[in-house]
Amino acid sequence: MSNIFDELQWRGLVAQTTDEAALREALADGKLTMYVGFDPSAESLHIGNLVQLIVARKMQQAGHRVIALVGGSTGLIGDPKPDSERVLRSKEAVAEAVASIRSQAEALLDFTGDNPATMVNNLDWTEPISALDFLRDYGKHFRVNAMIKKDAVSRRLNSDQGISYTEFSYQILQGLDYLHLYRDEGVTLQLGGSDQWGNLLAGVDLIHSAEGVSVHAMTTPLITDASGRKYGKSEGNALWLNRDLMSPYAFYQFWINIEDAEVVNKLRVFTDFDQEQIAEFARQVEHEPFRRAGQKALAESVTTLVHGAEATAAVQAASEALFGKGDVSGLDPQTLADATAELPGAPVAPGTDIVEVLIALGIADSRNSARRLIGDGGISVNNEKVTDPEATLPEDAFLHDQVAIVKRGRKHLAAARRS
RNA sequence: GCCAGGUUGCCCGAGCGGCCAAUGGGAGCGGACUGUAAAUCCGUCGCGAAAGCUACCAAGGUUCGAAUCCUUGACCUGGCACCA
Repeated sequence: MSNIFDELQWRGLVAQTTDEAALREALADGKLTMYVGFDPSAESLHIGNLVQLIVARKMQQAGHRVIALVGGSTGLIGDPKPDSERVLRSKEAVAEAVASIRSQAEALLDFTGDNPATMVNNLDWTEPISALDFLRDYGKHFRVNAMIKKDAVSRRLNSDQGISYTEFSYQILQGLDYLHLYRDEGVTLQLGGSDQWGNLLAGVDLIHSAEGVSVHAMTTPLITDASGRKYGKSEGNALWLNRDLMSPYAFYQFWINIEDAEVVNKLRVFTDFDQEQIAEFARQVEHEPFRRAGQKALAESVTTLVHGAEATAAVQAASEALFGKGDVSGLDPQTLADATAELPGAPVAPGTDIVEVLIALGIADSRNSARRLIGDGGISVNNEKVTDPEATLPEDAFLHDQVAIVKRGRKHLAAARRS
């Protein structure tokens, strides 16, 4: 596929663009400089940001120049939500998030070589602007009439809560970034999530108004599961890129569990496999679904991208060992240690009540529910079903004297480490 | 500010003095089937082994007894008024 734009489109990575034909041409024509912004409101990037990073990555690989922007200043103000005003975050918290985002972006983009990506913080150019300059140099280009038409703003205006002047100004701040980067870095494309469309346009309009130039904006689609739900904190299925919030093991498990109906789409969006390879996976999913070749390739590829090859290999070995049909008690000490290293776990003393063990491991949240799970036949230790709720975890359950593998249901595992 | 209606477990939503830890649906969790898939069916779904305890926005009150009645407060929705 010759044109990067066509490839992105084929992969389902393009939601909206300002001028599709012009953008396709510009991308084919020569080296473009673009930027993607990341909001430091969360402690970590999540799957939605990952999609944007993947687009940026592909752009970089196609020879374009990529600037990753962290919203050090915009994060202090907050993008207006349709329903309620945000709580202002402390400067320290924002600074911390900035650092964390930076390290995560570094895993996907190449910051070295002859076409290095760069990282900027909008606080650097926003902070020095005085209130008067802000109003004179930027405010003049924004018409309130247009600003109040933005969906989130108008909904807030029509609500009892209203909207603060602070959040109302957000779009100016965000637009200002684009203008600054256009002037200083020659940026002519901004990437973002489809929910950011309005904010991207604010920048495009500002540049048009201030410089008389038409620049581009492009958004990536919202990623949802098969039933159309997005992955997010509120849905309880958030997918974090930071290993402290979601272990590489859990991350890998998420991808390996993708349902058949979705796996081909996910392969297109999240991996570098080309059309032929993906067609081959589609064939395998259809004819030999039980092999789960698509899921395995997807999990390996995405986990490597985010957590690196080493972590991925460890996690794969762990998954093989724990989900393979082999007897866990037959594992050699090293494999066992590697396999359980990634599992959530807790120290447990031999002879502890099994009910207590389940709670300590976070597998059950109350003694009642622990007993219930045992009664339902949902708990096993080292792949042997536990039937007696009064049982204790015996000395010999700790394989190689180290760890007992406790399972809830078929895929929820934890490690009881001997204390 | 005034008037009317509302606030029930993770979400939606019934209940309108005892039979209510509270109908039903969804989500979640477990089981069967399978492939660490989907769909389906079954079970479960406040804490406690149990006695019991804590719960129906909050605080008081009436009653032998309150999620259900009364008072006050907070918040939400609609109407009116103020500002205009």
